[in-house]
Amino acid sequence: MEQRDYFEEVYEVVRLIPKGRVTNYGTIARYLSLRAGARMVGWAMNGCHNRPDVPAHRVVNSVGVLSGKHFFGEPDVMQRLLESEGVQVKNDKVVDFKKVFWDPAVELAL
DNA sequence: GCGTTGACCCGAA
DNA sequence: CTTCGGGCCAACG
Repeated sequence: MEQRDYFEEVYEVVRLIPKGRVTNYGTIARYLSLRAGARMVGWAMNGCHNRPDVPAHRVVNSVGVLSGKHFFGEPDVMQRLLESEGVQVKNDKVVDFKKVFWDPAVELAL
């Protein structure tokens, strides 16, 4: 009806992101086999405000940069949320991104 | 219906 | 290291 299937799937995966963990758009796109690429994930996140629980602050780009921090209203909201969950953020980037990186293809596979 | 933009990713120069 | 180009899809004017 209103939302596309992959939109929901993206929200689903983002919702499943555990606290203190982050993922990136490309990983979600590939996990869902989205040919659209990571861009569609970004657009899906664009409607995240229309969703009940979509921790978009746990979704960052390939380098762990809070690319969408500006869309949270205030640029420091996203960082604060991540730090509140135990994710260290420095210079709008996730510290130990590789450590806090959450891969659905691996975590959900088990 | 076309052109531009968008919270992206990757490869090449 | 930086810069450029291609790709893929959706929404807006």
